[in-house]
Amino acid sequence: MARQGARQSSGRGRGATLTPDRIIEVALSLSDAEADLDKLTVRRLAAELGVGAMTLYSYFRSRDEILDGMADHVLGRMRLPAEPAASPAEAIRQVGYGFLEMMRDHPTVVRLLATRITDSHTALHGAMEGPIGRLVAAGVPGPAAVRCYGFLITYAIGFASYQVPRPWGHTSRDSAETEEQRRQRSHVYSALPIDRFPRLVELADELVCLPSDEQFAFGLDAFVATVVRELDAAD
Amino acid sequence: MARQGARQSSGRGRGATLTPDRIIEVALSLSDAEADLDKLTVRRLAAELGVGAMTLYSYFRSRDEILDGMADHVLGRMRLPAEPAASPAEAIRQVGYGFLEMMRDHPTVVRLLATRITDSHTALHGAMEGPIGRLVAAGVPGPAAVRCYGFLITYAIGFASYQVPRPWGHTSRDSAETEEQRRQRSHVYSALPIDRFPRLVELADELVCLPSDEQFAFGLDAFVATVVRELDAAD
DNA sequence: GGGCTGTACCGTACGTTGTACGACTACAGG
DNA sequence: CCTGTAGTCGTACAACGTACGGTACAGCCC
Repeated sequence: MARQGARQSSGRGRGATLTPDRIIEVALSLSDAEADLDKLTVRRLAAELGVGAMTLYSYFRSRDEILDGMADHVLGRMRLPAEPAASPAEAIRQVGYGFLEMMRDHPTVVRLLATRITDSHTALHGAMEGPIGRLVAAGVPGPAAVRCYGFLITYAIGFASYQVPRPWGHTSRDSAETEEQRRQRSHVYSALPIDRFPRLVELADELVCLPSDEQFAFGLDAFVATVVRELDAAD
Repeated sequence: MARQGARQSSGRGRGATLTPDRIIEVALSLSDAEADLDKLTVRRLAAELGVGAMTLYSYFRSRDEILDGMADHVLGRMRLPAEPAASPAEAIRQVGYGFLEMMRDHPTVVRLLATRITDSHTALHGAMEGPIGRLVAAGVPGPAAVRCYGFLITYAIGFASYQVPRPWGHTSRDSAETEEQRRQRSHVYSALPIDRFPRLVELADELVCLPSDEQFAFGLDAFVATVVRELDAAD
């Protein structure tokens, strides 16, 4: 059945050829741009591709299948540094930052990864075989590699998706924050009633930098330290 | 405008009195039962409450505001063990498992926590002041407490929401798994083509228990060990 | 040429969603 | 009786996912 093979630019002669891959790619760029998965409607996606809404249904059975395709696409393309890791510690860090980077590149699919299940070999290869293989190659024993893998993807997903309950509204994750904004945010905590919120008021300045890159490194480093120590102890 | 005060059982004499709190509670139980936030429609919620759909809009401005209310409700009611922690290590574990339990009790709101921002004092108090206070009370210095807090909520969210990309379909998080199902799941990995998936095939048995409670403990313990060691070193 | 078949595409329509608007009902105070 | 006022809802509309049946054209055969 093969849905359709290469259709080299025949068709109605509209813009670029329509293929499942192109649909997925446009869907990804559209939803990443909107930063909201719900705004990726079938009609809007079709319009972006220059076709009618129903046309997409000859490539995917449902909107849900398109979302699955997006998750597979992202997972399948996860990248790790070209040079292999010289030590378990370095390998763990490579994988951790690999996940984080993947989710930063595609903020909206984080929700998909957290919800969806995939059975595609592409995804399994890119986001499981790859990272676990990297860990094992660096000298982490198999069972430990699996546990590390579980921790790393879990932590990265949580970090990428979570925004600490904070009272100043959404922050754009990409743009750098001005010193002024930072001061304002800390001000929100320090303005809380001190009798009910003694710690938040006291620690307002610390709380400001909660979802930062150093925060991710803090958790990752703490994890790495223990794992490495236990691996060494086992020798 | 205070929306409305106590309205003690006056009204049209229908079932229990309608209050914002009752609406939120029913919404929570409904969406937790369905295990799918999208199925919590305004009409269905209203029907469950025995009122017309539009009635809810005199208590909340929009469906989104109801969702916010659900997140606030859950965050505000986060519970920690009654007895204070005897050591930093115990405090960190208390907070970590506190978050995990909260999300297990309300599986569907995990998505809300990951997405929404709250400015309610209730939520801020239950899910920030409380945990951070517990850490500080156990002897964790303020700045370290904030960093630990960030790690713990992040990790718990990731763990609760993530399901490893795995090819056997959804698993119900609540019901215990039979030995048979376990074997079948491992079989899926071992049936992969070994040339492209050498590690997954080899480690199929380990991969089976990836999203388990021991897995959460693994990450948490590794984190605790390093933090405690560094606190001790600082003395 | 004319006609057939298959592929790509889409117009229309249906049911469901969130929600704006204005109307209805019940009771309180005069 | 009339008149607020507060709580409730019927109806309507736009936007959604998608089933169904149709249209347009390429390549083939005669």
